[in-house]
Amino acid sequence: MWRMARPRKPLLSRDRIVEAAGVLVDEEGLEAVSTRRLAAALGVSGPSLYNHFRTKDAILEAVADAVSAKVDLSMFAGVADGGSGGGSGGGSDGGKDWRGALYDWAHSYREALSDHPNIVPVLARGPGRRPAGLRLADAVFGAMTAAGWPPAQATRIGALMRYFILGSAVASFAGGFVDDETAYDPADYPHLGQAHLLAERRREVDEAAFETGLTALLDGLALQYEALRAGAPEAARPAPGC
Amino acid sequence: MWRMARPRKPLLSRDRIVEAAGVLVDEEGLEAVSTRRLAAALGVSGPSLYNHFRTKDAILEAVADAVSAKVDLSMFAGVADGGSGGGSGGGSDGGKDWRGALYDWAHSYREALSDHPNIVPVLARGPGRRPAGLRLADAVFGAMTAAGWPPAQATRIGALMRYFILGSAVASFAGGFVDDETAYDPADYPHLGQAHLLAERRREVDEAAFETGLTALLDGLALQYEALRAGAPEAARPAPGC
DNA sequence: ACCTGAACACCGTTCAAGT
DNA sequence: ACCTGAACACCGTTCAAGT
Repeated sequence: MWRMARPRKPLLSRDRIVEAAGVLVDEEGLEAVSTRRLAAALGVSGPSLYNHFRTKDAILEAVADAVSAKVDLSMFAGVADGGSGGGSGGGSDGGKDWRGALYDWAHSYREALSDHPNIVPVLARGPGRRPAGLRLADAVFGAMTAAGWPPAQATRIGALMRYFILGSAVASFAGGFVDDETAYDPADYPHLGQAHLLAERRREVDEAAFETGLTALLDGLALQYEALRAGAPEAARPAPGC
Repeated sequence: MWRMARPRKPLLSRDRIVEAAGVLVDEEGLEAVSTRRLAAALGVSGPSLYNHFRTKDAILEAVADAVSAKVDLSMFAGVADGGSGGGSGGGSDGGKDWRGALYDWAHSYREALSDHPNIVPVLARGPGRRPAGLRLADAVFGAMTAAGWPPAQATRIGALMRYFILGSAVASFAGGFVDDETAYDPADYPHLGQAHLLAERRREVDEAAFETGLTALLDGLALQYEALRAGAPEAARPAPGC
């Protein structure tokens, strides 16, 4: 026979599988990824994948980590103790400011996610053991503590930035409405008369909301940082628990 | 035969199905909901469900809407033009302040979601045509415009609050790490030495981060509101697009 | 080591058949 | 109108068999 059970050189590799899975996720969504469909795209039969990954979910985790790896973390290098106000150039003692780094990082993060929105639900499950996800968490925490935030606060900043950025990617506001003028009866929803228009301006609306929210978040954190510096640590720690 | 194809009184109703589906989602997660499993819990066969819902997804949407319906919206009644600072009592002209309403609403929203975390991915898809989801969006937008926010800004506030609240429910920070001391090698992740401890303090850590983030967000928005009131609308509209 | 087809225990959904 | 069992076209995963 022509078909061999095992060719001289492997047909598959982890990289080829992740690559093909990523394309499938981007083009047709998470639900479209079945082991049979993915294997077919790679020219092999379904069970072959299990020679390279333990489960289908491990493949999706790898796709998610590849997206995390695209997030720029270089802005955290050199963040040091210093002011949070002023420009994005540097702090008072030469270190880069935490606020500018957080701003740039948030944009890079959001851009990576909006290039691959369908994988975001997998990313949202947390870094777990995914290397790129962990590097990201490590970089944020390291930079915030270097900037003078107490460890407990640095953890919270990493968490709340994650909520906002992943939330903006997974819970699109504008895309959540339907593009149907008759869908939102003014008698039921007096203020939703224009809501059907949101669907077609999705990108624009969500980008503006992200920018407004990010600015508010950083402004608010800067206020807490100032209070911290002014020697009123309680004011900067409104929450219970360590 | 004893078994009839159709009993005198219907065995099923939309409400009974939604109720049972909600229990299944809460106890075993979204993936555990199959039409056969759900039907078995209700004492009927799988296809029976299709007499009451068009698809399985429509059932999950109904479960999600039931959770949305639990979010308190009463704090938006009576929000009017006025200051955003001060106490949570009222604005300068007798209307309740938008900031206090947003704060209370965010907590009520988060509480509803944390009671039913497994359904959040369905909620995150947006209100679509779900009545309770739409009432929620309507109430926020109506209250923010009543408080004096320009419509475009009111839309953004609804969106960014949604990002943050749904993000905190779907993208738990602490729960994203594994409870395994050996998982995070200090050589790879110099600042993640205590990360494995997050898993067991999940609730505490996520609650503190939510509180810190919400306060920062509202502080930042208050700054924008003040700038708006001071007659510098550009300062309050840092984002492009209407 | 790495791929195959067959098989197992599932899915969501349709549909003719019953009352 | 509302429930049933049978059927269709799928799933993820295991496994013995091939080279």
